[in-house]
Amino acid sequence: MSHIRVRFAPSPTGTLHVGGARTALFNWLYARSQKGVFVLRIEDTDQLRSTEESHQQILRAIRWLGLDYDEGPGVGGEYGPYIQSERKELYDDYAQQMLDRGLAYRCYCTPEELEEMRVKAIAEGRQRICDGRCRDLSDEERAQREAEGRPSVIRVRMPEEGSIKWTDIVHGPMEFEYAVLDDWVAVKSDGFPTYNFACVVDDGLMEISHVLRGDDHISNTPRQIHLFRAFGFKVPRFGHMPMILGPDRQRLSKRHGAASVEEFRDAGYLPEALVNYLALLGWNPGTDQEVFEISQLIKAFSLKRLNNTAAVFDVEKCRYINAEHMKRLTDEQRAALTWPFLVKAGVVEEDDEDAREKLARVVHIMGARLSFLGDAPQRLACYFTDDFPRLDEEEGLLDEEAKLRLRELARRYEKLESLDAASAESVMRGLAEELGVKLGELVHPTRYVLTGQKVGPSLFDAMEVLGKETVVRRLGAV
RNA sequence: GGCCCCAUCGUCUAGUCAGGUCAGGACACCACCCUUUCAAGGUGGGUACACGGGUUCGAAUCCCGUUGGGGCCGCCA
Repeated sequence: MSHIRVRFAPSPTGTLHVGGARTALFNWLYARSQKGVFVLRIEDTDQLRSTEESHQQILRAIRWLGLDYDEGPGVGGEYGPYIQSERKELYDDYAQQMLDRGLAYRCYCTPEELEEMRVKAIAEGRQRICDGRCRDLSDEERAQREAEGRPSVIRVRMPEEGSIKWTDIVHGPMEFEYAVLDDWVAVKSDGFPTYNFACVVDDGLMEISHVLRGDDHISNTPRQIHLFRAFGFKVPRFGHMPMILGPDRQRLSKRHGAASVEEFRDAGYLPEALVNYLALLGWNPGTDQEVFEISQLIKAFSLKRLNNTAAVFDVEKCRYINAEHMKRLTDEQRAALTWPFLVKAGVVEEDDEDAREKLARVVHIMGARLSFLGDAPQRLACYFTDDFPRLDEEEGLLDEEAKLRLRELARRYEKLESLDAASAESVMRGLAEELGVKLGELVHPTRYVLTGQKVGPSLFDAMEVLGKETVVRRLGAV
């Protein structure tokens, strides 16, 4: 084990979005590639918005992606607990320490006072909103406010001069003037720590060596570094990764369609494909390789190759990567993964063993055409039920002449001892020759009648899977 | 508004740190080949260094500015 310790620290206030998933992934890849430790920590200090449901959903999504964690909820570890709401005494201790050492102070300002300060600061073009008016209250003044029962927060006393610097793993040298950093709230009036405070206490105590997170945290970093130092913690290395955007170059959200990991799962993406695609957003291996097994990703991963440009999530490319991963599956795997989608769509019954066996054959003849599990119900229904979608309104394929031919074809197939791909083809070729038409004249109307589609596997393979009875019935009914 | 980040094909990106091969790859797109269709596969094609200055024999690459996009400015994280 190296001394590398990284963490993913989601807040259970919603589903795991692809941006968060990518952050988790890069932390995980770094840990795995460096033989380090990947910690999962739940940041539920927002009493109002955190929910157990969302907590579980995030865990589920992480598990689905295959990002196993070494320490965290459910698996334990030496640095627990890993849920912030269970670490309150720790924060209380550090808050008291700050108070005792004069690093922080109780502030009794009301929201109205704060709003006034904000307006004033903006009008004067100052960065610091809080003017620090509660910084040096005397014991009497403080006692009086307490006696009045006024709620208070604990604010961190920030220096007014100088600056905080760090070398960001993805952005290089960074510097913030203290003049733009005001006294910020570390403990809320409900007694719970704020993100910036809890985060430092936890990262410090958990001995996190590298903090890899989104770009949107850059401006939190100087405040956090200030505290790491004040507490005597080793300051971790920071790496701020670029955002993931929607096609309109706005932060990716539900507005852009699927944005949460579980939506991708339900839509029919393979977890390894989503992981692969996400890895390519903000990172590249420096070679032309784009399709990766997870193990290859771990091998190729390097923080040095993270880039710093926001990336637009491209659904087309994601689907391409998904198709590439589908190709690498065996027929058995494809069938097993497809089955639940067919069940859910009502195409087959859960306990229909015949259908299950048939699916193996269907999947086999589909081959690489089945590049997305989400397409399965619509495209495979014709093999399991007569009530299948006929999306292509290509009735033009079925003029009276064509129907006559198909009915003749049905008669000939009916006479067959059994129908397999070879006999299906020779019969059709024979009829085409007799009629003096091209094979395609028969193939296309037949495929449409049999499958409701203009595209699909080799028609003769499809007929073999469909079986003589079904083929004859559907062709005879035109 | 203040502070901060970013800028190569429509999209993801290589190339930028140590200036010098027709700016490379992939997705998407188009054409052709293969083929009973489609997908896959193969071949080929078009499309980019945001703009303006500067440094230099030479700039996508270094510097400055402009423009554009994004982030943060919460008792959210």
